[in-house]
Amino acid sequence: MSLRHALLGLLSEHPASGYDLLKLFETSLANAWPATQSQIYTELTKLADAGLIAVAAEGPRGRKEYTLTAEGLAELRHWLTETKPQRTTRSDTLLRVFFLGVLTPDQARGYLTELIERADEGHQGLRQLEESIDWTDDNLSVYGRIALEYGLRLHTMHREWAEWASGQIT
Amino acid sequence: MSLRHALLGLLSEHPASGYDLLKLFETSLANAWPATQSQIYTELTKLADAGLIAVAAEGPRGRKEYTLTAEGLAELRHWLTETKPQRTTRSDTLLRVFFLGVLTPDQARGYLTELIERADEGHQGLRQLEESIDWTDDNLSVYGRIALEYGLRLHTMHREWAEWASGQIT
DNA sequence: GACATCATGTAACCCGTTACATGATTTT
DNA sequence: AAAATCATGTAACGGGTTACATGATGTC
Repeated sequence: MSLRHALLGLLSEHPASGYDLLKLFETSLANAWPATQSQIYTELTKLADAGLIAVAAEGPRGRKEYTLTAEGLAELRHWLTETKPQRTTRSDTLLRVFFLGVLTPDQARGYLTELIERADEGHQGLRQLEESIDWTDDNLSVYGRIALEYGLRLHTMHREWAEWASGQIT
Repeated sequence: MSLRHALLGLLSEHPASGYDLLKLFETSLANAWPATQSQIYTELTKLADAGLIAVAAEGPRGRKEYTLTAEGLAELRHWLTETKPQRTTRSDTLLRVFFLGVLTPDQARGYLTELIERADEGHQGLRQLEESIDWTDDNLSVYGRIALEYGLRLHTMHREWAEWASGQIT
């Protein structure tokens, strides 16, 4: 049920349309909780039905601008303070590591080398994102910056670990 | 489609029953790709139908011991070498960070403090797992050890990041 | 004999992905 | 006039979670 809270969270900063939210997902939440267009529109309808958000204005092309209701803000706060983050993390990348023994040592090292490249690319991508964003002093900027730092550190860790792991293969 | 490859991977080491595989998931793959009992049994049936695994022996209580077929091993190798790990990582924990601005600074720091505690617990849990395992020189041991190191480093990174983040909140 | 463990299978529901489907408005 | 962008909605499918359902075998 995190998608709904992601939407509530974004709407807590500014009113926005489904289209706006889709763009916000692409830039800010893409690395924490990716969502597709179809998912967003479906969930917005459900959130409106549940009274957690409301249509505040309508624009050209059937644009519907949603705002967070008092119930929606309460639900967001409840999620943040009263529920534990417990989503099981699944990593395709790490799963493969367990089975590298069915490959030759060279192939196994090759896999880890690719991971190093991907870590570097990811790190660079976040650096570029950092530069492209107009960092203000609003909440999403402050905490978005903290989340971005998480990503930078994660990629650095990936690189160092993959280098170490490569040396473990005899 | 990673569950099927996780099963093929485990079977590449030793023949095993659904029940055995369930136990293996709990100890070795739990942190990379958790799976439930119902999922495992369903997938094993599909894999057998597809000819990637076969029932090699039957035991008491309807126990079916599966082995990897040549096609299964080929599929495992194909997955490891020819397909890219691209599973989008979703992190409930990180998503929440974006919206900590709707809480008071004290509450936000409280959330990060909890993350530090969970990181320490996770680190300790892996240390205990490390000690409880009878590390041999088979493939799953060698690469399982590498995967475990990944977890240790991840938890360390989490702690350091959360401590840093806590200091960023004014 | 009671209890723990071994052992398998199915059904309902929710969430996420991909693809389809349509059309208005703005920019070049 | 053409192309890009804005804007929304639905349907089919696949995978994961929870719960239900059953029973045999080994151990104390």
